[in-house]
Amino acid sequence: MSFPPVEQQLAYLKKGLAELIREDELRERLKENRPLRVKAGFDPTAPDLHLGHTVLLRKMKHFQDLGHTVIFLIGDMTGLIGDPTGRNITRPPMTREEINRNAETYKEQVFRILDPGKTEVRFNSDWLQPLTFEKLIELCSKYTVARLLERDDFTKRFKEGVPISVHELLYPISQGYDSVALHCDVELGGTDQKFNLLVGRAIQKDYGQPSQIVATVPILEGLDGVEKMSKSKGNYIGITEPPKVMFRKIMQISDDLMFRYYELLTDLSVDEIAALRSKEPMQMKMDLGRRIVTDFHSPAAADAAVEAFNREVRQGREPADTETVNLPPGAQTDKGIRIDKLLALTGLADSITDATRKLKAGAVEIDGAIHKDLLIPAGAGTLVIRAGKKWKRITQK
RNA sequence: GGACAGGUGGGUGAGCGGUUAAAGCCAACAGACUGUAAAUCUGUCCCUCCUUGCGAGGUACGAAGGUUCGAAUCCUUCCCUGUCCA
Repeated sequence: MSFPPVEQQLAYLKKGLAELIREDELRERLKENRPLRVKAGFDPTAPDLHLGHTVLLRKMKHFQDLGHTVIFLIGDMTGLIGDPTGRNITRPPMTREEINRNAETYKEQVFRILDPGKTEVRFNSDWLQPLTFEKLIELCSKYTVARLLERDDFTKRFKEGVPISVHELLYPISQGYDSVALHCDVELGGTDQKFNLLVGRAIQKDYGQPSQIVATVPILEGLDGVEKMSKSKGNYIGITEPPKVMFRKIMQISDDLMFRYYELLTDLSVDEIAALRSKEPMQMKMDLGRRIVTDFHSPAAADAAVEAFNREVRQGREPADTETVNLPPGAQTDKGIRIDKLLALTGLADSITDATRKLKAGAVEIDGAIHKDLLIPAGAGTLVIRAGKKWKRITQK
């Protein structure tokens, strides 16, 4: 098997990394001229991947591009014991079926970026489940409480009196053990994973293995540009979202954030991105949107998304794919059509009350004219209705 | 086991017998502005009904009872969470 020259590989791999521990070790490993085993772990509870995850996935892909083996590790066991984020929600135990289903969903999404042929999908229950108590004690003896408490959030919580459960301490240890079980050369993760990744180095050493190289990628900010991208914060772009939605969300981000996204979500070089700063921001943002939609869908889908955006957002015209529905019987009275009910029944408003509010706010347009009255006379033909950003065509009999 | 503290609308978080459908903030939704945004400004932000009115009614402050003309606010029991001491 042949690989590109070591320095060339290094340069490719280093791009966009937040941190690499340690570079000289990676160089040595690459010189061995064999496929390196590169691990990244994922929680089994969140099968909906968003662009934040793809920063890491893209880096995994880079290793694959060079011929290395990527291990997509599903932390079904560590996921069960919960992640140490300070929440107190008791997680209902996941069944094997649920985990498998999530795993399938993962594969579906992940292989939009990764090469299935160069990816090992593994579950850490494979080796954590059969671990006897005796073995667990042995494992735990290899790390000290003091070192575990070095971790930032543990330190903080300890000082502030926020509880830390014992199993949370187990989390980094078991993650480190995963590296032992898989004989990892490299482990990838977000910068927030740095501590856990480093524990792996120590534990491997204790088991007589060479310590893995740790590479972290930056955490991607969400659409708000402040908090990290996460589904629960609602500031995310899911990689399975329709092209139109993806594109529109990209157009929503601030100009500053746009360059960050260019950096972390495209293969443009740092210099190329710097050159974009002098160009017209809106155009650059549209280009970014086009790139991202192309990555997860297709160039044709990207074109369509751009077109739809121009039409719907910039010109405020009706979408080309407006849904047509029949007039719901509940909206009809002997005096005419009740607009508030119509909006609620067709999903243009959350409730009748909400529909009334939208009417009063002047957010409702019927056949091209702002409409504030409650009733319109019944007639024949099709009504084109807009409530805020939503459109519907209503067919009357 | 003991001692405290606390559970309020999507999230925070005030209210601690009555102009309280419940302040403020955030999010969200509309509207204005704009180069898409951001920022800013304005309005809205439980549900239903209609005669669309600063309208009427119904739900709502962990749960269930109770006291009161009246309770998120007081009492009782229960459930849950956290801290401290053992």
